[in-house]
Amino acid sequence: MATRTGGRRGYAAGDARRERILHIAMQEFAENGYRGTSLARVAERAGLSQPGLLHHFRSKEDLLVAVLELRDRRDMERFFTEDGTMPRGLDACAALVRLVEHNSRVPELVRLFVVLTSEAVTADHPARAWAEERYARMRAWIAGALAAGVAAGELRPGVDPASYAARIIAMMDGLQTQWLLDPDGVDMPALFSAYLDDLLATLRP
Amino acid sequence: MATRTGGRRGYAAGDARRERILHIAMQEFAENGYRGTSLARVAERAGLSQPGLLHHFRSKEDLLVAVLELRDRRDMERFFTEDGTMPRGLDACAALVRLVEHNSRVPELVRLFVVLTSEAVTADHPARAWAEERYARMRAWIAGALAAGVAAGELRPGVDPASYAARIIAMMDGLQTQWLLDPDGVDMPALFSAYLDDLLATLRP
DNA sequence: ATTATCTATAGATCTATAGATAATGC
DNA sequence: ATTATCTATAGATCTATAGATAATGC
Repeated sequence: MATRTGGRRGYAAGDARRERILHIAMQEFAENGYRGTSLARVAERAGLSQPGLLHHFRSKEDLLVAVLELRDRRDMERFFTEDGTMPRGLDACAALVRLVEHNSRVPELVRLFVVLTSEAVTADHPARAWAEERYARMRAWIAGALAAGVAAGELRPGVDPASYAARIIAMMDGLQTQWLLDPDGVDMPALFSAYLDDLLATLRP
Repeated sequence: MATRTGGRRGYAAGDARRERILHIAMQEFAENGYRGTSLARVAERAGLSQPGLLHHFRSKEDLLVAVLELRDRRDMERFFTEDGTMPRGLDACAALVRLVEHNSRVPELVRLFVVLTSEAVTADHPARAWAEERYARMRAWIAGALAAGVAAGELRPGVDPASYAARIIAMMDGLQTQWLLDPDGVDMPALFSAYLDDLLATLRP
C-alpha cells in the first residue's frame, strides 16, 4: 500500500522515491496547475516510468492531495510557535508580516497556492474542498487572534474580528498575485506591512 | 478572414455565430480555465462542429484573446463615466465600490477573471501578457486618481498613490477569491466598502 | 469570390490498468 | 509476501489541417 504518512515500515528506497515525487509534483502543479500537469513528466523528472509513479500514488488526484497535505503541514509549522500555541493579538499581526516576508523568499510555494486555489473555484475541482476548508480555518484563526487582542485590551473594543480577518487574508492573497506577475515591480512584504500599519492605527484603542 | 472586430462586412450569420461562440467560450473558460476548456465542447454548445468553430477563430489561443478583449471592453465601459473621462479622487473610490457591487451580481465574469489571471502566473501562459498589462493599467489608473485627490485637497498630502493603488487592487482581488469559494458566507461588497471606509479615514486630510 | 460549414483524420497527448519481473525484508 | 518497477496498451481525449460542398452577397 502506498501513500502512507505515518506507520511506514521498511523499503526505505520507496519512501525516498515518494518524497522525491512529491517535491517534483509540487513544482509541476505550481508551474502548470492541476490540469496542466502531466504525470508522465513528473515521473520522468523523478526518474521512473509513468506507471511506476502510479504505484506510489494511485491516481493524479491522489498525488494532488498528497501535495496539498505536505503544503499544509509546512504552513502549520510556520503558524504555530515553538510551544505549539498560536500567537494572538498584536503578536499575530507580527507573525503575519513575518509569514509574508518568508513567502517572498519561496515564490514556487506561493505560486502553488495561488494557482491551485484559483483553479479550485471552478466546477468539480479536486482541490475545491481543500480550498474552502483552508479559508474557513484561516479566517477562524485570524478572527480568534484579533478577538483575543480585543480581550487583552491591545485592540479597540467594537472591532468586528471576522470582517478584519477576511480582509487581512484578502490583502495577502491579492498581493501575491500581483507579486507573482511582477516580482520586481511589486514589493509584497512592504505593501502588506504598510497595510497592517494603517490597519493597526485604526484598531488600536 | 475571421476575428475582425471593426470593418466587418456582410455575412450577418457569421457575425451572429461569432458572437454566440464568444459568449459560450467566456462561460467555458470561466468554468474550466484555459487548459480545462475543450474547443469541441464550445463548438457543440454553439451548435456547430469543432472544425467549424476553428473557421471563426483560428486557434484556441485566438479564441482566448478574443474573450479577453471582450471582457476588457466591458470593463472599460464601466470605468469611464458617460463623458468619456475617468473619475478621480473620492469619486474614484465611490466608483470602485460600485464596481465591486456590480461584480457581485455577475459571478461568472468574476470567475473568468480570477481563473485566467491565476492561470496566467504559470509559465508561458497565453494570457500572461494580458494579465501583466491589465494590472499595470489598473494600478496606474487608481494611482492617478488618488494623486488627483491629493492635488484637489480631498486627500491628505504625503500619501503614496502607487502603494495604495496596489493595495486597493489586492483587496478587490483577494475578496473575489473568498467570495467565489463561499458566496453566502463572504459579503464581498460590504467587506470592500468597509475596507475603503477605514482607508479613507486614514487618507482624509 | 468569399464565407460557412462539414467529414475525415493526422498526430499528440493523457490517465489508468494488466500482467510480468526483480528486489527487499520479515 | 510485499514492494518496486517495467512494457504494453486500452480508451479517451485534444487541437489543428485537408479537402469537399453549399450558401451568401457583390
